[in-house]
Amino acid sequence: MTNKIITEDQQKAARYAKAMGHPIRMYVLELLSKQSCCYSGDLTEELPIVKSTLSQHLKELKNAGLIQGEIEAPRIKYCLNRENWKEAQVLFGKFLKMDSEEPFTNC
Amino acid sequence: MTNKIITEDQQKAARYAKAMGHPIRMYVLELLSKQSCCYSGDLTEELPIVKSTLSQHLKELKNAGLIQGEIEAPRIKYCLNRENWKEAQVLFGKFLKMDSEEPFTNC
DNA sequence: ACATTTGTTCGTAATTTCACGAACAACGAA
DNA sequence: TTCGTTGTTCGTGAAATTACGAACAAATGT
Repeated sequence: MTNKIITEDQQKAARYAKAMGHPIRMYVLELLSKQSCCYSGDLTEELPIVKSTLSQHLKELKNAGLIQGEIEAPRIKYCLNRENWKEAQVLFGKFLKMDSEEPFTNC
Repeated sequence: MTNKIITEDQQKAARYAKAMGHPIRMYVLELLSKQSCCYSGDLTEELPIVKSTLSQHLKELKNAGLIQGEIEAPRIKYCLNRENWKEAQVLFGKFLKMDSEEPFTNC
């Protein structure tokens, strides 16, 4: 099955995109991209969802590899997974910003 | 309700991300980002899905505003929606590539 | 030891996504 | 007009997503 039409990079990019595909998760990611870390308790206060729902969203971001949690008892400190974050940058940058500034006649 | 915690831009970005959150759709987008246009018939041949399923995916990309179809009877020619594509570039670029090259100690 | 704080897990329900085949609509060609 | 091509829509079912509250687990503080 080397005959893959859809590349590994596309699978990865889709996976990252899916994780970003919810306003709550986008909010958390953007916050972490400019704040270096946060605690879920603070997020629960400002976001219109209960803590269990937030926990699910954070878990998805974790599973996608975009963030990581670190125990800082009794709380948990979340921050970006810089390694994968960079990979996401590369993957998205690779196809997102092609021929950006051209006066392209739509086909 | 000016008290929005989650911004419009975050909603938009999440919407675009969600549309990109499937390998098939990522494949189509990447193809269009380097090929300027394509026909769904060709896609059906190379992709492991039936035409009705592909039609659904293309519809999602259309609804998200990322692509547009143009009748070129008897086929339909698809290409990127350059305007929204650029918006997606800006939105993603805005939070995706912050402090990229720093020797960041993860918190 | 006990209560409090913090966050995850579980159970549940409504909604959405994904995929398929069948039926349909639009159009060009014979 | 009839046929073949192209793509959408409809109906269906399986699986995933989203959200909530209740229950639970871990660690700190009293």
